[in-house]
This record gives sequence, C-alpha cells and structure tokens, in this order.
Amino acid sequence: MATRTKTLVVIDPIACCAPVRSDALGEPQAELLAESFAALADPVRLRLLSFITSADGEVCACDLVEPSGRSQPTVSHHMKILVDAGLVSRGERGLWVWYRAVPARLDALRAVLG
Amino acid sequence: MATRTKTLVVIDPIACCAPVRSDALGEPQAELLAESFAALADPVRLRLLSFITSADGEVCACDLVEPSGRSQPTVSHHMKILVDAGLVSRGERGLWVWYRAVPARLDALRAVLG
DNA sequence: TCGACACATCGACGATCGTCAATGCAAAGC
DNA sequence: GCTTTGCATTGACGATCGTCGATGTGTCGA
Repeated sequence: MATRTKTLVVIDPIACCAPVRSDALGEPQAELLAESFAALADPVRLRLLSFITSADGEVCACDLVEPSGRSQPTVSHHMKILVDAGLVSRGERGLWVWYRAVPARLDALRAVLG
Repeated sequence: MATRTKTLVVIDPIACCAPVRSDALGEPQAELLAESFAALADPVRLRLLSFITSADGEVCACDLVEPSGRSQPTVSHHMKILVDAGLVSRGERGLWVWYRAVPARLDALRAVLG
C-alpha cells in the first residue's frame, strides 16, 4: 500500500473559535470541543490533573498511582486521555515518564467558556 | 413513613473551591466537578447550550429540536442534563417550556479552570 | 545475559451513555 | 366531556467508558 501523505488539518476549536456564549456552534466544532470537555468529565482524571498542575514542574507517573487510588494500568489509561486532549505533556527520561501540565490548554478551554 | 427533613448540604465545587491548578482536588469535589464537565462533554448539548446562550433572553423548547437534528425525546433528555447541571434554567408558560442560560454557572466553571 | 523495574497494551467485564419509537401527562381550545 | 398540542418518561438497543488482571515492551544494573 502506498503511503500517502495525509495532511490532517485539525481545526482546533479551542484556539480558534468564538466563545460558546456569543455564537452558535457548528457540528464539527462542537464535536471537538466535546472531546476536550470529556477529558475533564471523570473524577479520577480531574484529580490527576490537579495533582500535576498544583505541583510545580513535573510529576513522575509512578507518583500518580497511589494518590489516585487506581491500578497502574488504569492510571496509564487516564493519562493517555489527558495527553491526547493536550492538557498534559509527556516526557520520558530513562525508565521514568514525567508529566507536565499545559497551562495554555486550560487557558484556551476557559476562553471557550467565556 | 415519617418525613424527616433532610438538610442536604450540597457542596458546590464550582462556587467554593480553589481552581484546579492551584490546589489538589479532593475526591468529593472531583466527583461533582466531573458531573458538571460531563454536561459539556456531548456535542449535541454543546450546540444546544450555545444556541441558547447566543440568543438573547429565552428559547422555546420547540425551537431546539430542528436545529439540533435529534428527536424530541432526545432533546428533552439532553436539556434535562443541562438543567440538572445548572447551566440552563427551565420555565413553563402555558403549554410551552422556555430555557434560559445561567451565565453565572459558566463563569464559575471558567473560574475552576483557572 | 539475566532479572528487576516502569510503563503501555490487551482482553474482558459490568456500568453508563446517546438514541429513538412508543407512550404518558397536563394544559388549552373546542 | 373530547381532541389537540407540547413536552416528559419509559423501554430497548448498540456503543462507549472505567476498571483490573495478565501480558508485552523497553530500560537499567548486576
């Protein structure tokens, strides 16, 4: 199968769109926005996120399992969702994985709400 | 059965809590916050909400079915979720139901994100 | 090379969600 | 009374989600 370079133009509803309040949302924008909010729609993920954001700098993945009260695979699953949503960035150093908050993304989500 | 007056102290995480960024979230607070964000985690609800917020004043329930592209029961279901989340208020006048945005709730949700 | 370690992925399970057709219910008009 | 109208509720369906045990993958030290 030929590898065709597929330029996937991701419309970032968070960065480009008018706030929800002032303009009617289109279907594609609503779809993308809903995915972003869905990342925040789980208590475990909210606590993981707040644990990272309230810490200055980075947090090791190994330090997320115990305070979250979930198994290691479950935490890994939730962190992937947060990373995919762009709320958290992931970095590997040796055997460890470090997570770092992406404040700009939270700012942008806030802007959508206002 | 005796009717016992049960004072349900609802801790409003949106109105009372420090932003997610600056302080680690407790489990009960995270639970309530997650419910609020879950109301925004569906594209149909986001469009319904933006349709109401972008309109000045009230919107009749009958005017929400067609633009949302869903059946009447489905719209009714989503509106109940938005009302339960406190993002929209409901009012009956005669045979019609009118919805009105609750901007303070959106403001509060924004505050939590920042 | 081997074992220990940190994290991701897989597979399965029950639970919840979004959806609609059918039905219920209450208000208004006849 | 009866009928119509506007919305809510019910019941059912497939789809997705959160969870964990088991397993896979890659890294480091001995």
